[in-house]
Amino acid sequence: MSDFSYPHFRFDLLKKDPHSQARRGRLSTPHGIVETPAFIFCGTKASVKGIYPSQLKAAGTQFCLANTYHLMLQPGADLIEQAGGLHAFMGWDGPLLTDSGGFQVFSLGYGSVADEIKGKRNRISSVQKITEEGVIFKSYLDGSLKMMTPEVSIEMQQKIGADFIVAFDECTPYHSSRTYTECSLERSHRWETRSFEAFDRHNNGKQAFYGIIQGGVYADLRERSAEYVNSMPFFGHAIGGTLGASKEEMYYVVDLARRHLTSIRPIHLLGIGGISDIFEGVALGIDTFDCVHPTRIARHGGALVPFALRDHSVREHISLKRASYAQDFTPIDPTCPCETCQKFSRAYVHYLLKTREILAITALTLHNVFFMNRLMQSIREALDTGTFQELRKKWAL
RNA sequence: GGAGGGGUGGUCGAGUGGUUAAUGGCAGCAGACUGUAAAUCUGCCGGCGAGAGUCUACGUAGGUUCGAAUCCUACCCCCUCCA
Repeated sequence: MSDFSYPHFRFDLLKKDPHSQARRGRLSTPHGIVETPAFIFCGTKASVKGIYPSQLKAAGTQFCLANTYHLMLQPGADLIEQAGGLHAFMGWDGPLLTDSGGFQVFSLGYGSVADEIKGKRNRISSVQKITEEGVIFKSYLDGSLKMMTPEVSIEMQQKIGADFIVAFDECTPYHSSRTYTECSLERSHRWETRSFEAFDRHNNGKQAFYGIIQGGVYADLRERSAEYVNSMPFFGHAIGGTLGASKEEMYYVVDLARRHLTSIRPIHLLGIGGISDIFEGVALGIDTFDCVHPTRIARHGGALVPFALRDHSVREHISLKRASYAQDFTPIDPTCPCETCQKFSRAYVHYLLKTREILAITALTLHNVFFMNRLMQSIREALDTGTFQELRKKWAL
């Protein structure tokens, strides 16, 4: 396996920031180039909610992601294969990644994962059983029992046909004991090995494989996991699992995980996308990020804005549902080239939100996509020109 | 002129003798959202008070009652139908 190669993929490191681990890179795929650091937009169910692929592209988006868990349940991997693959099915011809579904199987199961890593909603456990073979879980659509294994996840991801696919792993909750985390980590490694073997059996050369580093908040386990993934012929690595309970802990864990990973492969940080988190992540050497946050807060009435336009000491967005915007006829961000900022006032977007016009969702999603892409663009330019630290300070709280 | 229906907190609208400062929705305020079961969820929402509490409240004015937004009387508005 050590001589495994990805002839249609490349990752080139172009420049390194002398004052941090930040790096400027370029990811080449069969569906185009991704300049890194980059943000990957979540189109979990084969759609970035609320906007067209053409709008995504026009907003400067390089890369999107979908989720194996959702797609295998509906419409099914076979149907996507029949459609000619995910790119054709969803009308996005740029680079795509599918997540393995591991996170969903566990986060939708252990309410605690969802509670601790993500929101605080109580969910009914859907995980029925975890065995060496895989996970038996209950479909959220019809309650039927499903078996998710490394082989199933990879088979689905090969049928779905994204450029990048991800190994099936177990995502442990924050409060997992060290003993459980270690046990889970070893099992995840065995699952990742099986994932890779399944991938290798039907590899058509058009997909590149990401391995996930686990280990929770435990330094030695992160190191052990890094040694494992480094030893496997993965194209890139994704940092997964719990990242702690606070921002400080998250940066600590990311640093822990990152420092032991080989520097020649692209590193993805799963599920992180706050503005300050991106600056910290880039500084720690992360190449790509994905997160539902920009598009989700858009649907909840939030517009990401530059530091100077914030109306709240810590919040990275403004809430246009507030009545205080009812008569604000200025754009969300006068420097933003998106159609929302060019044509619509805050007052109009506020009105669209209050009347629950669906255009509000499109308008804010489009803006936030532009915002994230412009942010990443500015980070890349800063890395190119050696001014990353200055830019980082400009955005610091 | 006759018959009927109705006036409830910012608003719409429940309640029809006592756990009622008064269900709900909306608006308002605050918070959350980070590998998307999320165009979602949570809290507050008459005044004063940190709080126990207290004051003012269901068109207006009286009355019945231990007790009324709820029953009675008069009056003032609004709506529908008939002439």
